[in-house]
Amino acid sequence: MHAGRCCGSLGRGLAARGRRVRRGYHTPGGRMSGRRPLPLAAGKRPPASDSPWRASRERRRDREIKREAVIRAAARAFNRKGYHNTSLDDIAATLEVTKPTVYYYVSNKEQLLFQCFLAGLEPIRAAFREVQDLALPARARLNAVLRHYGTAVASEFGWSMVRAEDQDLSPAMSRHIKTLKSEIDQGIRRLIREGVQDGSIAPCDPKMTAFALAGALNWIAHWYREDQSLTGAEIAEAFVTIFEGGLRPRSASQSATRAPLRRRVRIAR
Amino acid sequence: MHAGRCCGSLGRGLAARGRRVRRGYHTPGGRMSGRRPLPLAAGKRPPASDSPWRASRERRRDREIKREAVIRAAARAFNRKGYHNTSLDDIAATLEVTKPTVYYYVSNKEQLLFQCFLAGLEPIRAAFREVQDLALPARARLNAVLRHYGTAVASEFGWSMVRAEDQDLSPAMSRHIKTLKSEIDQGIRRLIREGVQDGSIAPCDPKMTAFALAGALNWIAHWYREDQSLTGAEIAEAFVTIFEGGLRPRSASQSATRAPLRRRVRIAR
DNA sequence: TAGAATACCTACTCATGAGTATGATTGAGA
DNA sequence: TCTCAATCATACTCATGAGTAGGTATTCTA
Repeated sequence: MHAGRCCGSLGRGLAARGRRVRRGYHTPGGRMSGRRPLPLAAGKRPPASDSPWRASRERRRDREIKREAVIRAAARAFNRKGYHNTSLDDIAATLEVTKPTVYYYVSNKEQLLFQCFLAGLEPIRAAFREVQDLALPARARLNAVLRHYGTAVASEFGWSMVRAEDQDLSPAMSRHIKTLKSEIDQGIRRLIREGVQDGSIAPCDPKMTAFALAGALNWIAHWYREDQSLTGAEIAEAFVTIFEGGLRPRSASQSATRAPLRRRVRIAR
Repeated sequence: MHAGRCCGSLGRGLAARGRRVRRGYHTPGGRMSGRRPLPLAAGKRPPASDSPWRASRERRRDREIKREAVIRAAARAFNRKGYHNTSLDDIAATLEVTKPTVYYYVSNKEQLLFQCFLAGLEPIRAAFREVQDLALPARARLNAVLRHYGTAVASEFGWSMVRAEDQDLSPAMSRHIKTLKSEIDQGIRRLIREGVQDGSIAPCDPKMTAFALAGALNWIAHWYREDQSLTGAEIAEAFVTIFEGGLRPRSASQSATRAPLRRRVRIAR
């Protein structure tokens, strides 16, 4: 005799139904998508497919697939509710399993965040590798990296990648993540320096410029959840255009000086 | 007979000494600075002065000063450890008082974050007001706002302002904060539109451009704690320069096309 | 100098959530 | 069919931390 797998409403088992005023005012938003390989497929809203557990009853198979499903579920939950407002019970419930099952695939919550972080970061690192041997001026290579970067940040792992904070992690993990983030930062700075040298990028402070570019792109993770009117790729493209051109017009005769001075009076808006 | 005010080591009272692996690996970093008016005085590392409680025993006075000290202590703690990793006991301990004392000045933790948020935001709103009647092209007015913006983000309230997330707050508070943030966003967009119209800003998508600018500046809050080699004002200035000019060189004969193609071979780095 | 506020503390309650002990079920291979 | 390992559930433990009850001390006011 076993309990059967009917979801919910066991004595208290799956727990955490009917909390208090608890956060999480984002709507449900589909369950898991188990099949495709983990390192993100960006685009807009991921197709809400099913939990591998629900889909197939075969055990002993799909270990890796299930593990990835756990990570992906975590990423979505973090994305919606933040790291601290997501409990492992939440994640388990999303997958229609229980918390120990989640712990069967990952050792702890911190690891879960870390895996999400890696999943988000990987395509960016790949972009650096891809771009390394291209016969292009540095600015073009930088742009290519930034495009991948922006797309990654807009992916379902974007939040986890960008917001995986030292503040939330053990010192060891914190160092590890900082190292990886620093790699990216240094990569961007190097491309900027190369660009300044080969003349494809205007003279600038590589460090501050890298901070500005990465910051603008990182911030996508904050507003993309609310405003998905563009795909990650489209946003990245728009940003690259902005970075390239700058605010000051490029037409001759510096139009800033031509610009009409503003009336002093304050008019109704 | 009363317990006296000797700190710590009561049966368990002040609690939270000697936790587990608990986060918070940032060094101490002075206590409170009570005197100056709240809405931030940016600059570099705030002078670690003393708790008003420690400084003066006169009660019934300085209520507002103490309240501000609580808020400022909270801002610093959030800045160092994040909202969720900061307990009200931590904040109280910093001020050398107990948790109920903190609750005597603020109603709850969410309010505390909200007050920090407001304190961070205020100088930005002030900047918009200041700039409103200046007889300058829109780009110059935008730059002025961005300078204040960057300085505010680098202030001790920067983290709270930038990271006050809907995810951590009640729906009502979340809406309130979103409204205020949206005001700023719309203000930037408007300046951009005006700039495009008066010719001081190159034609662009105001929405995406505003996102890029604000994102770059917001992100300062993430790295400024670790790297205070420049003041907030210096960073803001550097960013404005970057935004204005863009990556593409402005010298005649578009040097991008002149730029040497990169050798295909991969050389050791 | 007796209330009345004000300001602050001790000592709780209580819910949450990370993580675990232990056992049941199932499929694969001997 | 028997065993073993993989997989997953029930039902816990335990620490944390938000928030409170109720009291004490201090200063102001009448």
